[in-house]
Amino acid sequence: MSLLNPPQREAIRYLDGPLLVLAGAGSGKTRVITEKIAYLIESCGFNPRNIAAITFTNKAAKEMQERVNKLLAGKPAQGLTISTFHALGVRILREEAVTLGYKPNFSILDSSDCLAIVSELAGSVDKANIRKLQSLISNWKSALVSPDQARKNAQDETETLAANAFASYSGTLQAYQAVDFDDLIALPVALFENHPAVRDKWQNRLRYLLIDEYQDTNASQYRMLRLLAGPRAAFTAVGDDDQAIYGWRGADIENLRGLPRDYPNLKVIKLEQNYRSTVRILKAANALIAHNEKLFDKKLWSELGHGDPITVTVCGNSDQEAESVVMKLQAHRFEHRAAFGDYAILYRGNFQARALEQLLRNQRIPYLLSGGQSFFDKTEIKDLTSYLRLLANNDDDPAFIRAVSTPRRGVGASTLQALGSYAGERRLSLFAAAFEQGFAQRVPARQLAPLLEFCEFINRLQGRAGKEPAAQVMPDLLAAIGYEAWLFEHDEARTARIKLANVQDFCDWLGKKGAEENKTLFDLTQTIALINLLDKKDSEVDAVKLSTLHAAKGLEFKHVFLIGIEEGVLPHREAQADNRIEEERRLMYVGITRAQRSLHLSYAEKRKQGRELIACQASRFIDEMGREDLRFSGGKSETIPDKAATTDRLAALKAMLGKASPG
DNA sequence: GCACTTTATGTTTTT
DNA sequence: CATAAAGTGC
Repeated sequence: MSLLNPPQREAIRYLDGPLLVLAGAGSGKTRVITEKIAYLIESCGFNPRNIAAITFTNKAAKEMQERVNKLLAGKPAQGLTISTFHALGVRILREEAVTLGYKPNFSILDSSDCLAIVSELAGSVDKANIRKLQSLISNWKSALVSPDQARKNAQDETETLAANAFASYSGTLQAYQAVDFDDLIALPVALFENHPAVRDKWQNRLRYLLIDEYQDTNASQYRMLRLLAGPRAAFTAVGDDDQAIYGWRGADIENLRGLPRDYPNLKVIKLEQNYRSTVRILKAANALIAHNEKLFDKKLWSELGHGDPITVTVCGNSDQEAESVVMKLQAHRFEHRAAFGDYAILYRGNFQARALEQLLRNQRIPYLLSGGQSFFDKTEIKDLTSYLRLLANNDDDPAFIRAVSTPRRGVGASTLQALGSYAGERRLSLFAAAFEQGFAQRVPARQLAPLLEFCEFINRLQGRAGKEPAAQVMPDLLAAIGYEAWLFEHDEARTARIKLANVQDFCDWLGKKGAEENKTLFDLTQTIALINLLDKKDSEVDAVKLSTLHAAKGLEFKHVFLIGIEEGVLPHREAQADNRIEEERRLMYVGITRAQRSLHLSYAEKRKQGRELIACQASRFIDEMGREDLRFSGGKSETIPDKAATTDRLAALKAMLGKASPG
């Protein structure tokens, strides 16, 4: 590993007050954070449990943890916090739940759970607008706007409707003893503001804070940071305004601008040397981002040589684009004797991965898909987690409804409706209401019996879930509900087997995690909502990485393919209207700067949109990169082989590669 | 009233 | 292509 350059060293050593590090892409941002953690522990005598590093994704947290472990070889940093904002929020809330009127076993709802609640509350609103309501509510929460304030400030009908839904939504969550993702930040903020003693306790516990990707903080996260940092303001924030790509989620670049205002003694250090990419790639990235209005002036430079020209491939349609990318990748890999793991294919939307996946599978090219549907979003896993959630928190009505009806056990819509209205009148959870005499009088015995049987089953299991390890309870739970048989009854044998394997993976994960971290089933239930992928060390697997541009931030790859560089896709159609083009441009910038050695762009002249083919144009971003370093190929001038011919060529190429490089 | 089958429908990005 | 509402047998 190379030596630290002067600004990097300064950023690591500076401890006299709040510090902002403006770190361009590939300038060693993560390295500054990890080395600073090591410096604090080894040279400054900090206790690891007094240091917290905060990231935005679990992946980034994990990678940072690994790098810190390597730096502190031999001496594991006991109690060091490296987590996402949300995971830190959960930790605070679990400890302080009672002060806020929650029980420690509160449930965490994911966005689809919340969507279902909003849609129930706003019954008459049509489907397309429900999502708008949800995102309005979420934006208010992350801006720390109360339902009352939202109602007062509502600009139009939709906002009034959403503000009203917001009020009842908050009440509903409280009744369920549940929180959503935004609450994981907003509730600790409220806690710290209303209970100075609790705030002081946490300020004293987390004595030095390091924040990664600072440009992506929203108002509530910034407030949480300020409350945690307190008057001592011992923190290092690292960010790059050119990589702010979470505006749609409430991230506000004003937080970057506001930092010098809120902390007059703020020290600012810029990292401008890029250690990642070739000059050509960097030049294109700089040319592109120059079209945005700049907040801070930064000039990235590199000493890594010119490198290959950037290629731009024009394809007839999106299927041909996928084929061309896979073919080019194979040829490139052969020519450069590179490994599969040196390649990443990046795209704007998850749907673009489909065609690629199929092709890669056909070609037996190993690949890893990151982002997209989370493991814990799969129906079979959500079925099981609903049982776990209900075990941990009897008030979790959505979990109750899902668990009681999967598998079917003679409790149907009308019974649940009766239960729901009774529970509403008596202000009880569904679970508690089921045991009441008053409810028994309202429904016929043949409806009540299966319901009570289910509730008693949950009661019996609950005793065990608190005491026995997950690995012991889960198999019994599965057997008792007959889940395996139910899967094979409902799905084709092939899908049922896949689902069953996922269920098995899930149980193994619970067992492993429970044993490793000595956690009860209850503890594990709460972390599930926040975890995206099963633990797999991506870097250790020799496979092509498929990722959305958002999920690729913070990563780097030797060779990068950026696909779908079209008007309507990147920049996205929905982003054309407002001033959101700049964010799309930053997204493109993030994509370009992931590449170390080579960069390959492509776009299709026609793309399927819904049912029909739509004509597409090259993205404006291609021209903005400056044409002199781009090399174009394909397009109308070139004859495009039909699918069968392409497949033959792929087969021939594959045979050739097979002979050339066994294994 | 319950469970299962068909039909419509809809896609940005993530914690 | 996968999920979600409406429709049909029991």
